[in-house]
Formats: sequence, C-alpha cells, structure tokens
Amino acid sequence: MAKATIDDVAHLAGVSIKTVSRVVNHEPNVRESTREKVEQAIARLNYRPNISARNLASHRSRLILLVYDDPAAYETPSSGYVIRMQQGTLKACKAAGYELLIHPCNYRDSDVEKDLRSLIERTRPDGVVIAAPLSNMPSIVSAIARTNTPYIRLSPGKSNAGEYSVATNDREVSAEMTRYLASLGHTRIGFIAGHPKHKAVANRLLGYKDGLKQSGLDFHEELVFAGDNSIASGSAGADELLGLADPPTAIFAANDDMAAGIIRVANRLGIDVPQQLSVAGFDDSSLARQIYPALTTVRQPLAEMAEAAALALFSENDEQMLQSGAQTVPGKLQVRESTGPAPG
Amino acid sequence: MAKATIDDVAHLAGVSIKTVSRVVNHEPNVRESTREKVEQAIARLNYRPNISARNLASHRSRLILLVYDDPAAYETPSSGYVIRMQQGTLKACKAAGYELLIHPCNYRDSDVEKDLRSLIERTRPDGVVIAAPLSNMPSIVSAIARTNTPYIRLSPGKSNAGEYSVATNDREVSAEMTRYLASLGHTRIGFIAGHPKHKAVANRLLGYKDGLKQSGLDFHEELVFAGDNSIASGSAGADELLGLADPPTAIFAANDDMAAGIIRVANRLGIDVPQQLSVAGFDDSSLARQIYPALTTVRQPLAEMAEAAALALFSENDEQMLQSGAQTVPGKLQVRESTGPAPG
DNA sequence: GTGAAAGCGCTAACAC
DNA sequence: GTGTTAGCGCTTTCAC
Repeated sequence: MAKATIDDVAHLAGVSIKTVSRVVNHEPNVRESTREKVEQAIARLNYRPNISARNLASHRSRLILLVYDDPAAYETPSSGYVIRMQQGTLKACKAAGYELLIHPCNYRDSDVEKDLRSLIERTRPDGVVIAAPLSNMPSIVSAIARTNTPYIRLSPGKSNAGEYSVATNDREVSAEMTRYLASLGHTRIGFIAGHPKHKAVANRLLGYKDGLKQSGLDFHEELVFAGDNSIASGSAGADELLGLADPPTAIFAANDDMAAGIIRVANRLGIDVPQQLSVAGFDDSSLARQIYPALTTVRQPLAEMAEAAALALFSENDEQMLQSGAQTVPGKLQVRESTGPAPG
Repeated sequence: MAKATIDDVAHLAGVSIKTVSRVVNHEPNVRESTREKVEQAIARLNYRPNISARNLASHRSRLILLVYDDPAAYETPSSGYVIRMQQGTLKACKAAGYELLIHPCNYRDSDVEKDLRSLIERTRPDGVVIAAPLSNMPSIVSAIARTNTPYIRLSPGKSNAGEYSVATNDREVSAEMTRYLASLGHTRIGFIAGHPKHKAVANRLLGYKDGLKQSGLDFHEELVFAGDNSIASGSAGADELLGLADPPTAIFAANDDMAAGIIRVANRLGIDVPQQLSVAGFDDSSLARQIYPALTTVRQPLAEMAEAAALALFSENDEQMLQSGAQTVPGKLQVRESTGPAPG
C-alpha cells in the first residue's frame, strides 16, 4: 500500500485536513473526542507526515547542522570528542523533532568557508552548532553568520556580546586540578599547553597559573611546554620537562592526548607513574581509561554542552532566550591512577 | 534579499522553469547557449534549489541513513570505528549529492526495532547503511527490510543471497596474522575471541585456526579464551592464558580493545611486550597507535567499506548492480611494536 | 530543444 | 472548534 497522506487520514476520521494538521502538531483548539478520532485514523493508516511537504510549506528544514574539525583528516585520535558532541546534539534534536546533519571539515583547507556556506545554502538548516576549534576561528564563524542561519559556538574561548555560546569552566577547573596536584605535595608541577588556535585550551594555562598561586607556588616559565594537542607533542614536552636539571614531579597536560604522550615517554624511560611522576590530563576522552595507568583528568561535559547548544538553538527559533548569551557547563575532576603523592 | 527561486532564474534567463530544471539536473536536450544563459542567471542570483520542494515533487529524500551501535551508550571506546564509517559514508554521499543522517542506537534496548522503523518512516531515507554488529542481528535487519527501504549491511558475518553487503576478509587476514606470529618462532599462540553476536569477529577465530594449520601448528583448546570485545575481557583472557602451566608467547586478540586489555595486564605483571610476550589485535583503531607499545594489528578498511556500501546504495537506486551481492574490501597487516621474535 | 500545466503533501491565513 | 483556500518551489507529463 502507498503511504497514507493527510487527506486519507482526514477522510477516515471524517474531518478536514486542517484538523488533522492540528492534531499532528499538537495545536490547541481541538475537541478531545475529535482528537481521539484523528489519532485512531492515524494509527490505523500508520500515517507519517511527509517531511518535505511540511518543510516546504512551513519554510523550515527541521535540520540542525553540526560542524566540527574532522578527526580522521589528520590522524588525531580524539574521535570520542566528536562522538560525545554528536550524542548530545542528537539527544536535543530528537526531543525537539529535528534531525541532525553532520559535517566534519578540515580548517586547514583553503576553501572551508566556501564549502560551509554552500552546504548551508543547500541544506538550509534551522541552526548550526559550531564545535571547537572551529568556533574560535573568526573567518569560519563569520562565513556561517553571513548565511543568516542561527548558530551557536561550543567552547568559543572568548564569547562575543550578542552571540550565543556554551563553554565549560576551563580556567576554574584547571586551577582546581593544579591545586589538587599541589595538595599531593608536588611543588614542581609542569604544564603542557595546547594548540594556540584552540582558545578554550589556552584558558587551561591560565587556570594552571591561578592554581599555582592559590597553592602558594611560584610560576616557572621553564616548566611550561608549548604543545599542539597531539600525542607527539605531549611526548616532546615530557622529554623536555623530564630532562630539566630540576624536573617536575607532576605534569598537567591541557588535554588527554598530550597526557598519553607523557605516559608513553615515562614507560619508555622506565619512570613509574604515579610513583615517581604524576600525570594529569583534560577532557576525559575514552583514551583516559584505556591507557595504563588510567589517567587522572577533567571530565569535560561535552555531550551536555552540545545538548545545551542545540536546545538554545531551538529556543532561539522560538524567539525567546535571544540574548541569553554565554552558558557554562562545569567540568569535574576525575581522579584515577596516574596521580599520587610527590616522591620523597 | 529573499532566496532566489527557479522562477527568478527563469525570468532572468528568459526561459521556462523547466529549462532551468534541466540545467540544474544536468539533463540532456538543452542547447549549449541556453545552458550558459541559465548558468549565468543562477550564478548572478546565487540560486540554490530548494531541497524540500525538490524532494516533495520527486518522491525522494536524498538522505542516507547510517545506523550503528552507540559506542557512548556503554562506555565502549571504539569511537574511531564509528568516525571512520561516518567518514566513508559521507564521502560517497557528498559525491552523489546526498546528505547523511546518523542514528546511533543501543541494540540492547527492547524497542530498537520500533525506534528504527519509526525513524525510517519519518525521514524516508533513500537508503540505509547498517553497521556491525547491528548488521548481524536478524530482528534489526528485518525491521529495516520491512520498511521497503533499500539497505546494505556492513560486515554482516554471513551474507544472504539477494542482499547487498560489504565486508572485509576477516578470516583470510586473521590467518595471515597467525602465520606472521608463527613465522616469528611462536609455537604457542593464544587467541582471545570476540563477542558471539558480532559474526565478523567470529570469522577471525576461524582464520586463527586456518593460520595455525597452515603453519603446521596444532590447535589447543586451552589457548582460546572467549572474550566479548571489551578491554576488560581482554584482561581476563590474558590473566587466564598467562596463568597456564605452559603459557603462550604470543596472543592474538580478535579486536584492538581486547589486545589493549592484554597489554594492561602485561604492564601490571611486569611482563615485557614484545620481549617476553607478543600481542596482536584487529581493527587498527586509534587506540592501536596510542598505547605503549604500539599495537601490531589488522587495518580494517572501514571508511572504504562504508563508502562502497553507500555507493552501492546509489547504484541500486539507479536500478543497476541490483544483484551484485557481497563485496569484499581486504584488510592489511600493520606490524608495529607489540610483536617480536619468540623468547629463548 | 523547449514550455505549459498539473500536482507532490503539507501549513498559513482567514473565514465560519 | 473547525473548515476552506491558496500557496510553498520544485518535478513530471505531455504537448509542441
């Protein structure tokens, strides 16, 4: 049998199509008995509204677009990051009757902006969720803004007035991690900073400094290594920091991948973690629980952040919460096996 | 300015909308000069066809649905698996002008089938790509089949006649890995089998047996441990196998997660990998390069498989390749640090 | 080669 | 509360 249409339902229920439309869209002004008749007809015919027809008539696509930096494009292992964002966005979309379109893209490509613009013009999503680090890149954000599609930035690093964004408290929770390490007796705490384009990660360095100060510890330039979020840069940082005359007894990396790089080096050098060296990361990527020893890290509530972002997009469509501005979902310390009391 | 429609373009170019439609859809029977006029008008107006209108009129959605088991639902770390499938499917979709809808679902939920059916009825995708292990589950596959939407199964374990599927040569390449371990001098090679519901993984056990035979080695029941694809089961298997009176000097796990579990145990027990124990996995998940030592494994060409699947779906729409049946994309050995010559 | 007309299955605006 | 009408922006069919 061919798919039932709204007319079929209207006939069977003995009402007009407008009434069927009201029932389907949960609009008011329908008598309870009428509603029931219509619902029975819908069930009997297994009627499902045709999305294309609905979208055409209502000038909406009921599509949300999630754009993120493609982890597969250059062998970054942070696929858990993407999965968790997708999961959060999907949850909100599902609840609101939207579908999710995903779009991994490589910000190093010269034509990302054009690509993004073309995608949005073709698919006409009702909203766009922009993940970090794309959300930190002015040319990308403004390319999306120019399409006049509502958008929201995840972990934008620094939020602009009049723009909606969702972030975690990178700085505060990084300070907390640093204080935690200090509380274990560590006085020389190293830090491996993240990619400079990823602003939220830069906030973690500020938090590290805050934490040192709050613990009464001095900041030492030589204990900070400039990484780029990759495992390899974590290893390089560990090599440098551990080669110091007075090496740190704890190293805090601005993400889990770099922390994994530190642990690889420690394994290779025969340095026991956490006996001789404490290591902490940030993100609570799936990696954190997989490596040995399991990583002490910060759980970044990515799924929750993405969900909040999508929800904000929907309410923006409803013309409320228009100026809600920046929203924060706090991260939490996850203490595992890779940190312990300072040696000696 | 409001979005340009096909009428605007037709006016500007001085032709009928049907001609514009022909140009946009690359149909024949348009004079070259006319085509150029139309294309100029399209460019000037920055015209983009309205997808909803097009889909409504043509009875297609230009949507492909990718369904997979949700890695976030129960803390499985195999997000790289999902990302790579998404990537391959997206590539094929993009090339063909389709969009991709993703749908993670938990096969343990009692209402997956209903959920899936409802999703397909609502979104009306032109095709569905079903990932493993969902592709091995009769109730799920038949729920999708009943919607009369063309579908294709990835790594179905065993392919059905008249059904399209894409798999890798699990059995052959597992035999190859086993022969490789034997060639290093290992005579007692353990195997940690995967989840019984995941049939493709079961084929790896068969390959292991093949490889032993081809290397002139006897099969020993006690060297096989029944895992379930999780890291924990890999650890459990390692504990059991290494506790044997005559323990194996090499262990081949049916996936990378379980291999990681073996390495965790080895680390804990102070057993040097690969000096004292060789470990091999399967999948080449991102995990494989992250752990120390880096894992020798089999690169499963997931992105390529998913791409082939989506492409097959498109050609199926074009009513060709209808009975092409099962397709195979071969896996490749990735020798890294976790395997070496047998000790002694 | 090109065009006119008739929908596709809904929602929006307004009438009753 | 409920129904009528007029599109939304395309593709399809068929005529020329």
